Amino acid sequence: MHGRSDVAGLVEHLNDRGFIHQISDPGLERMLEQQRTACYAGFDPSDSSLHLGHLIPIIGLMHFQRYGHRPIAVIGGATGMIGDPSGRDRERTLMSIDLIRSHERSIQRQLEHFLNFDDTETGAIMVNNYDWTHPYSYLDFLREIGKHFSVNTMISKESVRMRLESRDQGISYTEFSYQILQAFDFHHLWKTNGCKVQIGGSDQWGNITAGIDLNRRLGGEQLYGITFPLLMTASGRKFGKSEGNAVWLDPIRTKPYELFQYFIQTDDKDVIRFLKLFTFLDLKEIAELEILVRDEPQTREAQKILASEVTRLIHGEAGLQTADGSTRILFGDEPICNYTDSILNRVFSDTPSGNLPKEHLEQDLTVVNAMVASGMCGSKGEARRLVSSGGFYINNIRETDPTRILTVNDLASDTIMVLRSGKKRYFIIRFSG
RNA sequence: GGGGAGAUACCCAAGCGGCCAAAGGGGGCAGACUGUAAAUCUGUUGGCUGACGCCUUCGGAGGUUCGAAUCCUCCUCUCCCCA
Repeated sequence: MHGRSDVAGLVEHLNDRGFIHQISDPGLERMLEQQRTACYAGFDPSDSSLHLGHLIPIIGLMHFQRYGHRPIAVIGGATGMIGDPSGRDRERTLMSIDLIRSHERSIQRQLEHFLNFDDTETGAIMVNNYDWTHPYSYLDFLREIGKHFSVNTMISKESVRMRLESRDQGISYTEFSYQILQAFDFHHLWKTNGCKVQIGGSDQWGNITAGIDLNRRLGGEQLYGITFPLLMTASGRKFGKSEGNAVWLDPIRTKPYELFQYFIQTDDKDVIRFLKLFTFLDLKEIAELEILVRDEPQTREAQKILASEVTRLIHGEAGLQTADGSTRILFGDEPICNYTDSILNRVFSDTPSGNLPKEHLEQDLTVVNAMVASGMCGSKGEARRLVSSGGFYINNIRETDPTRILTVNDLASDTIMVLRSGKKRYFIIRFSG
């Protein structure tokens, strides 16, 4: 616990750090200063891992906890069975129940380590909306909850309207009903945990306000919502994508090293904004870094701190150490030689690789053949082009002769050869005896 | 149901009998410059080959021709207009 409940101004704090896109009601600020409440964010089990996009609501919850409120992480076991139409231009395919349940377990494990689940008043709790949605019968739900929703309002929500206007996609009754379920969650959490705040991405606005309205109709208190801005990078790409793929929190799917790299490559124009969002550094410290970015951008101090902080937050100190160690080998500019297999295996554990019998090194393995065998190049022509353009390296030493015969002297360790294309695309070949 | 337009490589898009492995742009991959940045400039972007060259590719199946992405027939799909 970081006892910060004495510090007023959570909303102001969040706003200064760039978390706030919309607030449902200006009264939120005063309410949060006058009472302890709970704040929830929902996480859909649509995949077996959370990704960087989920980090914003997670850190949002952490800020609430630091300011003396109880964070509630809601696993969308029920809503995940239905499919949120928000931000989707087409109907989703329903996932099997088994798959949803298994996703729930894995994202639950991921969420556990970001929040304190102690027994205090600000201890986080994790719940699954399946638990309170599932017992309802269809008829009871329609009578007790559905009656409070006007279809006229429901079809005016952005997520639904977009799909109604799209001629060929449309929207199923199932997805249309989604907002009712999420609204019911908010009401339920208010009733059972006194939760008065929901946070989420900007696409969640309609769902959040649906919950606020429902609670009012059922005679409950005034509830509040905050949405976060949609994060874009300065170059106009969606934040959290690397080569089109999501950057995952799961260390198997995205290695700590790759996560570290993702952030170290942050654009100067983005790095300060991201430091505010993804780290807990004081704004004062961040302001100093901002000056450094302006005066000495080449040191990339801000990027290094951002990458370290986020890697530590997600993968812990040990994860940061391996990421940092790998970075030194990969970007140290030294030839890679005289290493042990075990060190290189760790550094390159997620690197695409190929296997070859060790005898090939005694025969006629050419540079070009090695490039194709490792999977680095799809054809010999492509391999030759790469070498002649000067973008190919073996063990970090530029290789210029595509026909050279490789020998054991070209190994970086007992059995591993490290190939590199351009500045940072690595491939390795393991030579098995 | 009637009428029209179209389907080309990762994407968009030119080509409309041989000079087409197919213009141009985007994207990708490299190089230079840099800070593992941005911008810019350069090269490259079907396969095999050291190279001549050969092989596969222009929605699908046939056909005409010495020769077809280009012409003909049928089929499949997409879009637009009118009912």
